[in-house]
Amino acid sequence: MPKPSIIEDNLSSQDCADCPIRHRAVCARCESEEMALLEEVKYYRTFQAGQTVIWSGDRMDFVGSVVTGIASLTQTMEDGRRQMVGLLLPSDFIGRPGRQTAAYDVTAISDVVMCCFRRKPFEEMMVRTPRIAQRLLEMTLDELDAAREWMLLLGRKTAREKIASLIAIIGRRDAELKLRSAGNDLTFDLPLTREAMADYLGLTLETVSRQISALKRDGVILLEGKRHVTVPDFDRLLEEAGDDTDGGLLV
Amino acid sequence: MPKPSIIEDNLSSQDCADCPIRHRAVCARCESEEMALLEEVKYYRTFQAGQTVIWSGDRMDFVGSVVTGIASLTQTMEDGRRQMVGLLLPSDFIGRPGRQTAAYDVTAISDVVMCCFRRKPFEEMMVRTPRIAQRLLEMTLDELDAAREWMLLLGRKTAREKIASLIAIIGRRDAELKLRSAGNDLTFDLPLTREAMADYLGLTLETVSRQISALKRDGVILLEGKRHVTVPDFDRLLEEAGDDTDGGLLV
DNA sequence: CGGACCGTTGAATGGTTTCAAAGGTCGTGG
DNA sequence: CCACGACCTTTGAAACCATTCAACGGTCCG
Repeated sequence: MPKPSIIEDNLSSQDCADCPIRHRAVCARCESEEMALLEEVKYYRTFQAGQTVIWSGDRMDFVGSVVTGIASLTQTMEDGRRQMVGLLLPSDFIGRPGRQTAAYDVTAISDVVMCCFRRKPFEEMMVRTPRIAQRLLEMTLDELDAAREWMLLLGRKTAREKIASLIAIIGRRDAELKLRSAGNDLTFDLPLTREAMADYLGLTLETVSRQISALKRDGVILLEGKRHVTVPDFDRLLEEAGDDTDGGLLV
Repeated sequence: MPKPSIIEDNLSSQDCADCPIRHRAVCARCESEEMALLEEVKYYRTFQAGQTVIWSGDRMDFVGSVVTGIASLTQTMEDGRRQMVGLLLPSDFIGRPGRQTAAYDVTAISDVVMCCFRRKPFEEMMVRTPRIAQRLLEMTLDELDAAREWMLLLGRKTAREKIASLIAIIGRRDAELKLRSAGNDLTFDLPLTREAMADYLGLTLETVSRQISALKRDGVILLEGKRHVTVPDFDRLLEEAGDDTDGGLLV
C-alpha cells in the first residue's frame, strides 16, 4: 500500500488560497467570490505514474488542472506509432469545454494530482464569469504557440537538435520554478523516460539514447545516472538546439 | 497593372451582411449592434500571391481575418530551414490580442483579402463583448486540435502518408465548401506549390514531387496538369494517409 | 531569345530506424 | 539472501527512407 502524500491526506480540505497553481491556472484571474463558487464544485483526483487519466474517445465529464506532477497528451495510430502532442505541467488545463469525449490519451508520467470540475457546471460558470474564459483563452493561445514551436522541431530539426531542444525546454522551466541564482549552470532531472522523450520528439528510443550519449560525450551536458542533467553552458545548449540564441528575449 | 478584382473595387463599401465568412469568423456570434460597432472600425487589405503580410518580429498594430484566399504561417531557422506552422483559410484569424509583435511570418499563398481591425480598439471590444472572446476561444481550440493532428503527421508519418494526408485535408475542406453531391469522387486544385507543400509537411520539394508521382502511379489520385487532382476513392486515400478510416465521424 | 519559376527524375549519400544483444536497477518471492 | 523478472537504458550492425546534388522539361513573360 503506497504511503499517502500530504496532498492525498488533505484532498477534501485543500484550500485554494494555498494552492501552488493559484496564480497560473484557469482560475488565476478569479476574485474571491468567484473562487468561492469554484471551490464548492472542485474535487481532487490523484494518479500514479504510468496510470492513464483518460483514453481518447472516452466520455469525459470533467475538466481540470494539473496541480502537481506531469502528464502527457498522446495520439496513437492504428499500427501503434505514437506521438506526444502535449506535455501537461502544473497549472496546465485538461479538457475542452463543450466537448464530451476526450480527443487524446492522457497519461500520468509522474504521480499527478489534478484539480477537477464537473464539466457542465464549469461550462455554465464560464459563460457567467468572463475572467475564467479570458484566462482560458490566454492559456490556449500559449499552448498554440508552444505547439507551433514543437512543429518546427518535429518537421525540421535533426535528432541531435531535438534532444538539445528538449533539454533546454525542461531546463528553462525548471530554472523558472527554482528562481535560480545568477550562476550559469543548471542542474535538474529529466522527468521523462527515453521512450517518452522519443514520443515527444518523433524519434525512436534508441536514437534518443544515442544522441544523449553524444551530447554527453561532447560536453554539452553532464550526466549523473540516467536522469540527472547538468548544463555547464546554456548558450551552447541553445546553439545545439538550433534556436536563435536571443529567441528567449522575444518570447 | 493588375486588374482590380470585384472585392478590391468595393473595399470600402463591403457590407458585413454579405460577407462570405460572416458565420464562421471571429464575429460569427455577434448580434446586430455589435456588428455595427465592428463594421465601423474594420478595413480591408489585399495581398497578391507571394506577398508577405507581416514578418516575424515586426510590430503588429492590427488583427484580422482571411476573407478570401490562402495564407501561411511559417517559422524559419537561422540557416534557412523553414516549417509552415499554420495554414490560414477563409475565416481564420491572424494576430494575437495582447501581443504587439508578430510571432511568425505570414505570407499570402494565393491572392488574399483580409478584414482587419486596429488592435487596440479590438482588444477593448473583446473585453466588453464576450461573444467575440467566446468565438475566438472556440477558434483557438480548433486550431490547437489541428496543430496536434499536424504534430502526429510531422513526427510519425512517412512521406507518402504525409502527402496523402495533405491531399485528404484539402479535398475534405473543398468538399465542405462545395456542399458536394453524393458522388464519391472528388476533384479540386492544390492551392500550394510543391515547395509550400514541403514546408507544410516537413519534407523537401523533391520528395513531395516523387510521392505525388507515386500516388498517381498507384492510382490513388489522378492528376491533370500539376495542380488539379481527382480522388477516385476517398477511403483509399485515407488508408494511405494512415488515418483511422472512421476518424472523420468523431471530429 | 533568355531568364525566372515550377516541377520531375536519377544517383549517391547519409541520418535515422530496425533488429539484436546485453548491462543496470529495483522489487518480489522462493 | 539471492534469484528472477520487469523495466529502463545503452550500444552495435545492417537496412532503409528521405535528402542532397544534379540535370532537365515546361510555361510564362519581358
